[in-house]
Amino acid sequence: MPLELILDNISKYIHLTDEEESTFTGLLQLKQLKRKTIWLSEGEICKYSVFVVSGCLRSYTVDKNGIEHVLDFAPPDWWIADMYSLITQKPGIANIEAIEDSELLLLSKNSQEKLYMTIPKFERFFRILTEKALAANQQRIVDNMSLTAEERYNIFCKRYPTLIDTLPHKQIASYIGVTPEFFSRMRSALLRKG
Amino acid sequence: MPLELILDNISKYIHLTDEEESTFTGLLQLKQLKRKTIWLSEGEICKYSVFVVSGCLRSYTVDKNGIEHVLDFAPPDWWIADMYSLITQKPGIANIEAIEDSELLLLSKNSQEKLYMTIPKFERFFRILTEKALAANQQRIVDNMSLTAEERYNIFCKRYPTLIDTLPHKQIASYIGVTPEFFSRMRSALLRKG
DNA sequence: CGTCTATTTGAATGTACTCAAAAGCGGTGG
DNA sequence: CCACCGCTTTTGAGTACATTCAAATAGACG
Repeated sequence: MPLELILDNISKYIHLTDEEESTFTGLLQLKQLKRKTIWLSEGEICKYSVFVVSGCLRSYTVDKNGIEHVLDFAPPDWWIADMYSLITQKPGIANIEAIEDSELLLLSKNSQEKLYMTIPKFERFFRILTEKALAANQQRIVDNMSLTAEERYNIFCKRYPTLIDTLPHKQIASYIGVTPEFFSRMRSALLRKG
Repeated sequence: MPLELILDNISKYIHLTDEEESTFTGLLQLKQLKRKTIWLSEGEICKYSVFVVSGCLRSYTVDKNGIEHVLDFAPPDWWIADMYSLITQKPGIANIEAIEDSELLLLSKNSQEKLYMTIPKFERFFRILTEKALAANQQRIVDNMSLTAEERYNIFCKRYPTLIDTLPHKQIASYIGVTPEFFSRMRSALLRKG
């Protein structure tokens, strides 16, 4: 069932033969993570691409005032990593944490390189993931400069429809870039309208 | 002289033989751009990596209220492109414009692919450029969420030391994400201090 | 049940924006 | 060479969006 999910995810972008599928799945490691476990800390080198089977992870940074800023959430069927650190193999700026008990499939940097050698189609797959990350980042920069908190909240809801009800409001506030207090007021204003 | 500049730029990351250098330079096109000329418009497909020899370009988006947001400046010795569109060859969201009379060296997407075939070292070079773009975007998201306009201005000054005096304030304001009016007040407050 | 964290509410404040108008500055044509 | 035009920059006054700090309330979990 975990393997089914990841193979489905990949088949959206490339087609694999049965043999290629088993080569791929042979490189994966299954990993359980308890809620609140830190998977990657700021300053560490990111060694894995992580695919979320169940649960949910988040990546975030901590600013000089100790305030956390959520970069990304990863509900089931999403990939997560500190892309910069993963690509460069240099220390990264992000922390990654399980916000629920989670089940992950790990693909190490080494295995990923092997995959490129044996099944070049995977170059395409991971290139597409990188492109999507880059495009999302670009868009977010523009959104943060041109939209109100309310509009950014709407974008959040479209991007993570499954998370709206399960996630602590605090985390959503941190993602869209406002304080929990302001987020609370904003929501009650929205409810009064529609 | 233009070729010297771009070869120096590349030699920071990879070493080329004389023969490789001439293969590379043979793929470049020289291009003059008059001030205020649009080089790439939103919705177009980005077909070139652009290296700035002299002058200066900027990339920006226009939001739904018609307000421009500067994504990046490219003074001499910098590369510029709509990275997302260049990589995917899909329509992009950025505009790129010459803000001074400029002299460019163009490397078409096709030539870039050829380069990868004949001189694989260039894979490394352009991978590093992409990584830097990704890292810069990630950092900017965090900066926009956690820093004041004044702190973002300081970062701008470090990133583009040569542009502080030559660029219209308007453009700097747009890059750091404030109105020209607020930027003006901010600067006069800074002068009063030190 | 008690404790710890998340959420809400209130009041005061701050940061940045809008709109309007004046002043400065640079290029162009007469 | 200067006058004018258009664009940038500054200044002022009023306002909006979002924050801070404090305190009360509500939920979740052992």
